[in-house]
Amino acid sequence: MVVDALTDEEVNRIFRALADATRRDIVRRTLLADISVSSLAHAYDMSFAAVQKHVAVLEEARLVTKEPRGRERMVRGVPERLRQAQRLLDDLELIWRARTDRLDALLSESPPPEKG
Amino acid sequence: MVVDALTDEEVNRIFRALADATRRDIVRRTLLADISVSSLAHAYDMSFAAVQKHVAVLEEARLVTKEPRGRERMVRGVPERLRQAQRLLDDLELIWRARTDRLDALLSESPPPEKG
DNA sequence: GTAACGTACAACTTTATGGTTGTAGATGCG
DNA sequence: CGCATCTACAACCATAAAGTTGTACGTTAC
Repeated sequence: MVVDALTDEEVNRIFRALADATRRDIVRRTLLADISVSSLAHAYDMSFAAVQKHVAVLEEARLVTKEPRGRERMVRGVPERLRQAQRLLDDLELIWRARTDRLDALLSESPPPEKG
Repeated sequence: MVVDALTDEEVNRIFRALADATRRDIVRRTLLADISVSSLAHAYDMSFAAVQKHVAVLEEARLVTKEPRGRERMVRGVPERLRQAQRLLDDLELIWRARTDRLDALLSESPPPEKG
């Protein structure tokens, strides 16, 4: 059952967000534990604003969420979104498998049971 | 056993390549069957050169390969590369699972067997 | 209250992306 | 051969991405 079909634009954002090593690292850290934007920023050799932007990209892709906690914003990874991304790759692989299955059928013992 | 660890740059290219609807469609088609660049180009409302560029991006990400066949270049999807991408997402999900497992352990019957 | 901290946001620069057109080189066909 | 097809590649344009600095504002701590 399809819970929520992703639009092309959403898929674009998800993969685009994952196409950067810093952002992938942020996803890793925020899956491990909630962490504030400033704590994240300390981990990388770039400005606070740059890290802030990376978090924003991840947030637009819904790969992380931000939750206010005092003066900080705690960032949290969203595993559901990762699973959605996996499904997209699964779907592609299924296409491949269908092709090989078709080929296997052709090469197997019996000729096609019906023909034109 | 790790067959071939991907560099950050390779991972970037893979996800970047997948972050475009046209390119994802090209991957689908080339997983289904080998198809020439010009045949691909007919399928989209853009110039041949544009499609050529998309194929080049996918080729640099090693998501497809090109094989000369007469005057055509047959494009073929590379399912192994998709599986590598899946593994990357799997690894991230594992991090999440480790976190929940830790939490489950804390919340389960017995208190931690050792403490500070 | 004031100072320090954490964040938000705007402006700007540089580089990459996604598209175009145009030209030229191979290959296949009549 | 001569022509159409398929591809490669360069040049160009518009827009987006990734980084910077600077400013402003809410929250916490003293």
